[in-house]
Amino acid sequence: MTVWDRPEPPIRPVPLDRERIVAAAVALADEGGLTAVSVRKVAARLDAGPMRLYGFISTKDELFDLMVDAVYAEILTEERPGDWREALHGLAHRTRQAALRHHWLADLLGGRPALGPNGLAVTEATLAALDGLADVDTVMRAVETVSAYFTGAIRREVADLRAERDTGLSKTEWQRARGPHVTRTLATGRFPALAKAVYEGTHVDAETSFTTGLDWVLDAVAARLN
Amino acid sequence: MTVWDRPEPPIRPVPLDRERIVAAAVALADEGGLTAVSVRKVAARLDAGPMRLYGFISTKDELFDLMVDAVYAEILTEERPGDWREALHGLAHRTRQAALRHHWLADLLGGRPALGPNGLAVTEATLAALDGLADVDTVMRAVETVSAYFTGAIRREVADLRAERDTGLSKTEWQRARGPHVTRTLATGRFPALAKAVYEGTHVDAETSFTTGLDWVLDAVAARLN
DNA sequence: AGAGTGAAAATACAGTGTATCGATATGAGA
DNA sequence: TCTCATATCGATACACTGTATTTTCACTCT
Repeated sequence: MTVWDRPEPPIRPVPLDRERIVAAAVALADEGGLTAVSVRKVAARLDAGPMRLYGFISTKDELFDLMVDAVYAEILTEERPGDWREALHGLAHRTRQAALRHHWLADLLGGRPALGPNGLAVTEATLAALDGLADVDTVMRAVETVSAYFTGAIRREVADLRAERDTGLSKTEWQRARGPHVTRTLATGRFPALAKAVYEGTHVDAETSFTTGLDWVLDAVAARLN
Repeated sequence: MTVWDRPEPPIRPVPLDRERIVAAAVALADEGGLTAVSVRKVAARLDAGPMRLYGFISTKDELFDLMVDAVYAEILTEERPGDWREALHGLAHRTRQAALRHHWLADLLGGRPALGPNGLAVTEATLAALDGLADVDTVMRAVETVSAYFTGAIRREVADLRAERDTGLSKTEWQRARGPHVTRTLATGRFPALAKAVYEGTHVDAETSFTTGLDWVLDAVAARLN
């Protein structure tokens, strides 16, 4: 009974779980954006047939949900914040950093309720940091308001980054970054206030812009908590 | 030479322009969401071949840009606001109303820089309302911050509306609206702060929630302008 | 009347999400 | 150890997508 007589054992299909699937999907999205994530491509990366994935998810949107929740794991932090302000500040900045690592997150942020374990854990941690500082409703409103701010801000920032990237390697200057179109439009004189803002405004980098707005909002929250 | 001898005059193709195209696209999106907008379906609605549209747009994303700008026309207003606060308040609420009329707007808001004529006009009007109340940079920051807030808030509101709609006709109660999943998760006791918020919080309708957060942010802006 | 030109239509291609169904490997029971 | 039931995987299929390319054709100008 030589080796050649015995048949090779059948190639068992690659074992799969949601974690591996989501990791593959995230990798694809990081490389080529959300549009690069297709069921076929994710499956191919795992040496599996496309339909295999539908044992773990029942729709592509669910895959996106899993991806978002995976990123919430990055946003989650062990160390407990010193106070509520630090908690909200940290949450905002960690979310922003996550979005800068995973641009596609900007497309998904706020698009669906984050009900995954990590998403809920983040919400829990945030609410816990504000617990007792005001009645539940006020706390709720505070978290919602801050979250709304930074999702909106992150979305715009990533949108601008993409626009810059797409219009070639145009640097941070607004005027030429947006290509000739804005410049020409402004030259018409129909948008004086906008022109003034563009030409007289000093360019601030995205991070300070983000932080400035965030601090304003946090001040507003502070006024209601105390 | 009877009528039958003479050939029918050739059917001239339907005249087209961007306005008609965008109107058709908006109608489709209003009925079935953004995914219902396909080049073929838009064209079909105009009795034209799909490729016809590519004379007016060069990519589907551009069609979306046009759609967004069309909605900005709804957001634009003739009457000049009494003061800056009214201007920002009005902008936020008109944008929200537009998004409630066109849910798909939430998917697009903030996704790309709004460089269309109406988008620019809205920005212009907003900046004009704040002009002179502070240095250009502060004004810029104010508009950005408020815009970030309401885009984020609108996105979440529409996301919640959809989630409610999709989980059947479950009413406004959080707990059962989110289906058994959240209820079960909360029952585990791992999310005490969240549970407290859900069970002890009084349900506020979306509009007051929106307005409350907005007022906070506007207060924050006021503190920097004066 | 014929040639040239522009636009519209048809065709084509490579991809998409997902339903369905036949093959097959695995574990249970005899 | 053999057989059968069951669950799982892969292949196939379908309807549809955005867009490039090719073909057709009505009209204008010489």
